[in-house]
Amino acid sequence: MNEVGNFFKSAFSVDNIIFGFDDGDLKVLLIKRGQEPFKGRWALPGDLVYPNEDLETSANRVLEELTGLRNVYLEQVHTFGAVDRHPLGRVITIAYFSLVKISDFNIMPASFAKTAQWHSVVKAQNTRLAFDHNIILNKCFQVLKQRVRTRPIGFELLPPKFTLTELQHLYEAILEISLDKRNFRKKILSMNLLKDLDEFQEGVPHRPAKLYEFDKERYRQFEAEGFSFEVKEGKRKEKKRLMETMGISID
Amino acid sequence: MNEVGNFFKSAFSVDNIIFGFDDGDLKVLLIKRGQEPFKGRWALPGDLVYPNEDLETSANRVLEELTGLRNVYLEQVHTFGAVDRHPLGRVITIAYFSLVKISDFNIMPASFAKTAQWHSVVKAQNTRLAFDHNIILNKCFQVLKQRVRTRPIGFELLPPKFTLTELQHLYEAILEISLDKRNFRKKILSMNLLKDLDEFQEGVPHRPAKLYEFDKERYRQFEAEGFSFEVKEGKRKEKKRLMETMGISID
DNA sequence: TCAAAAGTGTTTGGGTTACACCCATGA
DNA sequence: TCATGGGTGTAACCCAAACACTTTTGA
Repeated sequence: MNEVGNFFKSAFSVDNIIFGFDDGDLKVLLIKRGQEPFKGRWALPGDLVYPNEDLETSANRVLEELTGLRNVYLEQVHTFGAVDRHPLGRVITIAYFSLVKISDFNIMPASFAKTAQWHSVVKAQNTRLAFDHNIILNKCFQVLKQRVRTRPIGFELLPPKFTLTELQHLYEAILEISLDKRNFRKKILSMNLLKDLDEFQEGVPHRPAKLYEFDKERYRQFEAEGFSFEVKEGKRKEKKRLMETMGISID
Repeated sequence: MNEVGNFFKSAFSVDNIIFGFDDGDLKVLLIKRGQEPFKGRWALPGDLVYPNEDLETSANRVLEELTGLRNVYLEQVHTFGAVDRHPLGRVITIAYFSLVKISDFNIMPASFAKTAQWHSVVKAQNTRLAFDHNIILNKCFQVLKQRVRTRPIGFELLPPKFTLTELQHLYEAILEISLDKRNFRKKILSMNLLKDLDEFQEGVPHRPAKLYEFDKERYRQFEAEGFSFEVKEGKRKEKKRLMETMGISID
C-alpha cells in the first residue's frame, strides 16, 4: 500500500459549516475542490485534525485560514462516520457550524474568491456536494433552526448595527416561515437584548429605520442564567423563558 | 516521526452512556476498569470503533456486548477530542446515550455483575470516573434533560406497563424538579400517547393504580409529523406542540 | 381504622396570536 | 404625490400554573 493509502487508513477531520446572512438570504460558505476525489464539486470547508490540536481549535483554524476571522460563534453539531463516506479510507468527520457577519468579509484577500464562495443554503441543499456534505449541511441547518428558537444567536449573523426588519428577515430565512411584524417586534424588544442607538438608516429610498445594537453584556448575563430570567412581580412563574418559538411553531 | 505517521497514531472510540430508571432514581451503567490506565475506577462503557463499522453500529455493539439488548433508543450526543484526554495517545470519542428498561436486565448473565453496575447518575457525577468521563456523563445527562422536554422518550426507560405516578417520578428524576400531579396527568393524557390498559397494580399496600402502555403506533405517527399535531377546531394555531416544558421551566 | 398513594376540576393570569392603518422619506 | 417600507395597539384565546380533598386498598 502506498503512502496515501496508509495515511487514510483511519483519520478524523473537522468540517466547518459557515453560515452568513446577506440580501435577505441565509448563505453557506463552500469551497470548490481543486483535486480528486470530487474535483470541481463544491464542498464544506474542513481539514484533518492535527495531532496536537483540540477539535474546536481545529474548527476555528479552518475558519481562520479561510476567512481570517476569529472569535466567532462556533458549535459542534454531529459526527459523521459512515464506513464508506470517504472514498480513500476511513475518515470520520466532526461537523461544526459557525455564524459570521458577511459584512466582515469586505477585507477578504483576493485569493479567497478563487475557491470559496457564498451559496444560498437552500440552493446548496439542492446541489450535489462532495462526499456526504449534503447530509452534513442538512443536519447543521436543522440544528441551526432549532438553536435559533432557543438562544438569541441570530445577532451573530448581522452587522453590528441593524434594523428590526433585518433581524426579522434573518429569522424568517433561518426558520423558513414568515413572521408577524408587530408580534416579532414586541417579543424581541421584550427580551431587552437590543440597545436602541437612536440612529437611523441613511440613503434608503423610504422612511429610515431605527438602528439597534446587540447588547452583549446582557446576553452574557442571560447565558449565565440559562437564557431565562426572573420575573419581578408575577407570582405565577418564577422564571420566564427568554425565547422559545419566536413566531409560529412549525418544525 | 513524520506528519503522516502522526496522523496515523490517532484512533477513535465510542462511549455509550446507558441510562436506566429504577427505584425512583435515574441510573447509569458503569464499568469497573480492570486494567491501566485508571485501573479500579468506574468508567463509561465504550470501545474502539472497528475499521468496517459505522459509529452507530459500534455504539450498539458496545451496548449489546454488555447487556445483550438490541433495538434500544440510541442517540449521538457529542464528540470529545481534547488532545490529552487519553493518557496513551490521541483518542477522540463519540458519545452516545441509550435508554434501556432496567426490568429487561433480569436475564443478565452472571458475568455481567462482576464489572458492570448501575449507579445513581447524581452520585456518579460526584465520583471521579476514568478519563474525561465525568464531563461526558454531564453532557449526556444535560442533553437527556433537554430531549425529554421535547420528545416523548421517557417511556423507553419504563417497563411495558407502568403507572402515571411512575412516569411522573421518572420525569422528576430526569429534570430534577418536582411536578404537579394533576397538571402532569392532564398533559400526559392529552398527548394521547398512552393506552389505558384497564389493568391495575397488584400486591401494593394501597389503592392500586391503573396501568398504562405506551402507544408505539401513535408515537411513530407523531415522529413523522415532527412531534406536533393538527388541531381540529381552533383557528388560532395550525399546529400544536406535542410536549415542551413538561412542567416548570427551569434549565 | 389507619396509612399510603390514587385519582380528580376549576380558576386565573400571562403570553401568543390575529389583525390594519398612518408615517416618514426620497424620487 | 407617489411608492416604499417603518412603525404602532388591542382584543380574543389558549395554556400553564396554582391549588385540596375524596377514594381505594392492604395491613
